[in-house]
Amino acid sequence: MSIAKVIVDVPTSQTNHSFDYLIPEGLEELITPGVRVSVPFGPRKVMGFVIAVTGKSEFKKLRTIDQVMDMTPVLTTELLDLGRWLADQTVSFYIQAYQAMLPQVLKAKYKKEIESLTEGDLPDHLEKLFAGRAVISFDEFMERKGNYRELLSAIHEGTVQINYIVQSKETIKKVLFIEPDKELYLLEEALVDLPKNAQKQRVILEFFLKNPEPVEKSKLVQKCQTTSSTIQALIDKNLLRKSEKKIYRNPYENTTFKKTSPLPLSNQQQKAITPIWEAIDQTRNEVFLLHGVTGSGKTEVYLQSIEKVLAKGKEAIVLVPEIALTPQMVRRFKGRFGGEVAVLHSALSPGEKFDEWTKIHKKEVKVVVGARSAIFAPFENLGIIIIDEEHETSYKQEEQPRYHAREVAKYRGQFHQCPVVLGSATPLLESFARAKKNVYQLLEMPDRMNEQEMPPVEIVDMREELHQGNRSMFSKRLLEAIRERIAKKEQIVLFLNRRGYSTFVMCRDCGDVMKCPACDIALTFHKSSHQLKCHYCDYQIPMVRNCPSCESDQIRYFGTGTQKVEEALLEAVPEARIVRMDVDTTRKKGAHEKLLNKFQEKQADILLGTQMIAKGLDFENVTLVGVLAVDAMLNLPDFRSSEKTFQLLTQVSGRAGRHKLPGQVILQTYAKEHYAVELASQYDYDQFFLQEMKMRKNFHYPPYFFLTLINVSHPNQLKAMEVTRMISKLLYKHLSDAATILGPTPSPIERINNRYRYQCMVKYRDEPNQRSIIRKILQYYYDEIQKNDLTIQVDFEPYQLM
DNA sequence: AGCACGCCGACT
DNA sequence: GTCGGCGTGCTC
Repeated sequence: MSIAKVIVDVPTSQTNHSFDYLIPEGLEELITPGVRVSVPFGPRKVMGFVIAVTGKSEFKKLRTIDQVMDMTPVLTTELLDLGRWLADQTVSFYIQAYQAMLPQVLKAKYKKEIESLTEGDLPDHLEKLFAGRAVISFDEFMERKGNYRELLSAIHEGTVQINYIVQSKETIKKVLFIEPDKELYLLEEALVDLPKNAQKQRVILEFFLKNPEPVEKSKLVQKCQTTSSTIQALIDKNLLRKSEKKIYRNPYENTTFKKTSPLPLSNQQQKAITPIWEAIDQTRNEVFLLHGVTGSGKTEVYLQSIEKVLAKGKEAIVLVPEIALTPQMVRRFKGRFGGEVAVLHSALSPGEKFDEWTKIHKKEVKVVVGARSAIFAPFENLGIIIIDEEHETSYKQEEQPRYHAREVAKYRGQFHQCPVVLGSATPLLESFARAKKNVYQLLEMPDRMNEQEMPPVEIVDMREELHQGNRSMFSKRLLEAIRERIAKKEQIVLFLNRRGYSTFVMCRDCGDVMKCPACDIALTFHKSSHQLKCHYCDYQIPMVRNCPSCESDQIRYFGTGTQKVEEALLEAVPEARIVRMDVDTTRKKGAHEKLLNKFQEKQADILLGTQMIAKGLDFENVTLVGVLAVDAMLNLPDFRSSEKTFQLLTQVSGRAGRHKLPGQVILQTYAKEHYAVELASQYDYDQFFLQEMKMRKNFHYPPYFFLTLINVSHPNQLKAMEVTRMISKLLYKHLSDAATILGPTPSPIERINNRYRYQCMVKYRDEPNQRSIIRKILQYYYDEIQKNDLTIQVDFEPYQLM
């Protein structure tokens, strides 16, 4: 008898191990590692992943697998191992790791139904609920307030039973097709016999005589200028018939991609690509750090490396930050590799994601371009993994399992013995330090293509501006430059980092700032709805007229949301045509693309936006880039704030003058002499690296030390603090003397949704026991996590210190 | 997670 | 003496 080891979909520490089940006879072939099954678990059924099949078990009375959910494994053996490693690394449950590697729709859906086993022998009220039916859903029972007690006794008596159903959420899109139901000559005969007034039916039949193939109903309606009822009439005459066809949703259906061919490589590209090609040829695992300035042609290096991989019959994964996964980017890959490419990103609907994933699973594509989770693409013959903009924070998942795509990439690179290429103009400090120590191989591309200079950066001191009586958010210099460009019919990108600079409401008399009563952060003013909203919870109130604490009517909103900047800008430069891009204007599907197209087609002079316009965009007519408030980011409570500022400024600057026209960058700041600002304006990464490394060394930050952040939250402030203190104590006791434990301290955002948040941090160099200690601590608090509304989040090598 | 088992206080 | 509260523990 063969036995399957199954990880069940019950994310608790008590069930975080495999359970043994008998494989039903005849299903031995189907039930292999990596398939999903439905298994009886206690009184119900749950979904589970088969992780192994063996011959014997320590357990005596095994139950039997209920159903197989997949015809072929959804996880390869490599991914099963990877999942185990991932769960261990991130102190997550195995089931969480496996779920994270698959598209949403493969998660199980659970249903409960009640089945009547007798005829008319049920207690009255149950009989009423059933109303003659044999089966009702449990939801209906609950909705109509069924008597639970009576139900239980009926179950005991055996007159009803509860069925547990495990389903996959996946759906296959079906499209209605119409096709001839008779031989063509019969159709022709029918055509002759049609009454004279059946003009439309005639048109349709003639259409099918010309093209007898099945055709989508919607297309048919369009082509023949007809309606459903006409088609139905022909179906009723048995001349046509309906058929359903399963199709892939193709998110890029209405886009055509111009075929591109490899460009000749520049000297520096050639120099950078050679070691990558060698590693591909020798099937050798190595991590490359491709440090190339904006516009140095990194993408072409990626493309031609992939070409080499495809030529060897292998597959490629390309990770691109979520935010940069623009149509422009997709076009470059689809243009070169056509139908070989699958694209995975969050803007796709769950169904579309599933279809793209299926193409990979069925080996219909060889290249996947996608955001973080695309690193789990179920390829079995990987030839290269590329992570573009390696320093981007979106590669770290901010929920369980809190993994970093780079670490997963390294794991898979080792498994497949293939190169991993990390590309960036501003590598993460940790990565560059590793490259300097030869852990990674450093590939430098210091020059832009076509010998173009980086645009000159001008720093404007806003304090000076204030002293001269300019209280607006635009310096004289910036306005001047904007007007100049508009006159020359050139385009401008204005960048605003919203974080910390959103429109908050303050009383001018008493200085009181309107805050969320639950989260302790400033409320944001939304002009369109005239509401004050909290960004962390759902709290919102109408805009106030008077200050709640001093009654003054001098209460106003401050700060610069993009909306406000747009208004001010129109006031200063009335002739400007502005495209505003922020969360509000890009919420609708496709809005993002539409706005960019508008700008691309020069229907606007200024592109004004937040974070999202900083990356990957490439407009030839842009000659001026302005950054309105550099400081917002410098002052975040985060040891990486300088690094983030440097990265951001470098990236933004790269948007100007990428083509024939010379570009210019203007940075407005209150912290002119900060090294991150100064060195970013000089494009001096190496110098910045040295300076920042000194700081990191002094304050014991990465890459000199590793960090672990533990975040505790509880509705009771004292409790949250107490638990954090206890955890700090336990860590102090069990970790080595070389580790430092900071805290407990309140988290930078002290309260979210009426829960108090405390944190502690471990700084260490080498603590091999750390993960098992933390796992034990979590287990110790398991009960309270379950019942007492306590949460403990553990984040190894955190990006987000909030 | 869900559910059964089991040990204590409030009731016919 | 019984019903039902929820604290405890198990699911192959």
